[in-house]
Amino acid sequence: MPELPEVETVCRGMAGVLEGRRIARVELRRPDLRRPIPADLPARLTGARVTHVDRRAKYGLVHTDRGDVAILHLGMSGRIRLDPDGDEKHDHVLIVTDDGHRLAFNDPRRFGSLDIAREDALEAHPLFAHLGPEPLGNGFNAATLAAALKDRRSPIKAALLDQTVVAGLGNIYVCEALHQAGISPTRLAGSLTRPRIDKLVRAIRDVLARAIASGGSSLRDYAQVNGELGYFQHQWRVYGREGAPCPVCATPVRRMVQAGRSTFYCPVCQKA
DNA sequence: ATGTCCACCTGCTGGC
DNA sequence: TGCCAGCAGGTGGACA
Repeated sequence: MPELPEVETVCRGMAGVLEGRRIARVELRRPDLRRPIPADLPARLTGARVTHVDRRAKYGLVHTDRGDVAILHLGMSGRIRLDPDGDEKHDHVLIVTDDGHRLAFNDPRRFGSLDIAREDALEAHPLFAHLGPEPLGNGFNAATLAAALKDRRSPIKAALLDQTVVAGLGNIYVCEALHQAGISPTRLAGSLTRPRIDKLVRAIRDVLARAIASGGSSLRDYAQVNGELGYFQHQWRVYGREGAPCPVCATPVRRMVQAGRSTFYCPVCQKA
């Protein structure tokens, strides 16, 4: 589920039930996900009031009035189930609010994580210290991307997955953005000309914004927080569409493997 | 210092 | 129907 738009959508859903509420109970059903969950996390959250929920890269951040921030990562298969109808397999963490809402963190593959840090130490936290700019923020533009890609000898596909270059893109939206920008995934990152970097920045922003918008449009019924994927996937132009016609030129979409991960692309629209 | 590969897990799908 | 191989939205540490 989770690249930046999905995490953003989940955070908005969590904000709706958590902001302004006190956390009444935190239940850890296992001591670890990808990493150990800090043993003092339940005590630090219980009784605290949630001031706000936001996002950095693919991390959801739950801020409390005690100066703590719970840091949530959904990994590959994580989702938040709001007011679940009973327990489900892989509901690893349960958070209950003072007004009775329940949030279950469900993650079959357990590549996700749950941490807690002090608010004032967040920037320096090892998880965040090396992250690149937010792709939808002011710190991300043609100048900063050009600087980050300069001299890089890896394919642009791999460079965009590097969270130190830009924070929050994953396999799906990198494929989609490269298609929209008409750039071949094998193109060496450092060889992109400025006009094409310009186009790439606009494509990245546009793809992410559209994905968030379509997630947000059905947020009222908490479909995202409840975990079902299928909302932006119908708008994917290349991802997961091997053999299907490119929506621009009708050439069959191809799949290749780069750095062990599938890349979907149009061989005509993305020549160089 | 860079770039690439693999491990970490479970579940699902498609081919035999 | 069952079994097995292959694949899946991420990340960071081990290697060249």
